[in-house]
Amino acid sequence: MDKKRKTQTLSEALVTRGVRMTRQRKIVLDLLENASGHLDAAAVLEQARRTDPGIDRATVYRTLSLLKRSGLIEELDLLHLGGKGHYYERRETGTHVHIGCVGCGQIVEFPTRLIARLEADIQEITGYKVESTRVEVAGRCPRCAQGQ
Amino acid sequence: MDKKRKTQTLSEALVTRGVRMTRQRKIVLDLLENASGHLDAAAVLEQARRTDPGIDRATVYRTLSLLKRSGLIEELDLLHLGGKGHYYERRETGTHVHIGCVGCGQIVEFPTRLIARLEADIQEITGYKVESTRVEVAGRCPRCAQGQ
DNA sequence: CAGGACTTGCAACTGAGTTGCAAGTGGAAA
DNA sequence: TTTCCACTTGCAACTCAGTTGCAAGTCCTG
Repeated sequence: MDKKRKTQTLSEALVTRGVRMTRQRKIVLDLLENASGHLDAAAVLEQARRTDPGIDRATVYRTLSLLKRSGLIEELDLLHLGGKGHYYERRETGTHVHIGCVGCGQIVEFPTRLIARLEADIQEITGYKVESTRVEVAGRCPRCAQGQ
Repeated sequence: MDKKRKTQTLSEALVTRGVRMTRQRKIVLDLLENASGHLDAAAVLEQARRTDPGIDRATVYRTLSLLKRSGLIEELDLLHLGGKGHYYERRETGTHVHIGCVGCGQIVEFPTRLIARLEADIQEITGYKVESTRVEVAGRCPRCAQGQ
């Protein structure tokens, strides 16, 4: 339908919603846009400070919370394999699951159509209007499974 | 194969593993066994204190942590719809997903074979040995979806 | 380009969960 | 049955992610 929305940046998406674009927000949005891997709030803060050393913890948390409330990013805890904080990634519901290795802590993504199917099943059978789905799998990667 | 294991209580399972069974642990295990719905640590503490008012927060947390490490219970955050704590339930991996309504906060369970299939797919394609899977869905229940 | 609503940085706070330690206890061994 | 000690408990202090109130600063609409 709307092809634009898919390639819209986070900044664009927020401005469209009438959100004021500040220097600090731009920094956080840009780095989330280009992030490789899953960042927690501390990592976002650290990277943001490389661009603007004055940026505050509270601002980062407020920006993440704004994005979450706007449905633009997803909050994960990745089964607490790496501590008690949360991780963030651009929302792309129904497309992939996260697998964490309990041995080495590495996180990999696994794309699958089963999530979309699950969401359709839920909608059809329960009448719930699904907004987002989070799938987190704990296991042992081939290397860590080796040594039993 | 082993029919016994299915009907084993949490206490039995722990004793089998050589864990010392104290009065306090028994109380927590019994109430988790008979819990209806999903309990967070505070609720477990409160209910445990009805039996033994002297029981401490730390003991409850240590018992939950022991059960988690033993793979007997699952830790969920139910998408933080009800605060920042965690919820616990007996582990029954691959059988059902949790759906939380963003409107009224109610949590329902949805049994599905798709989880088992997903786990099989992951094992086959990635070589990961799956230990547990957590699926949490956010949506709107029919009633809350009504008023848009 | 002026004004006001919104945002920031700061610092103090919150609340879930953890930890060090002295006193208490389960249960194996005698 | 009694002994004994490694394990467990209660307590209190602590940690750490995340939040909040407020005064100063800033975006952007008119």
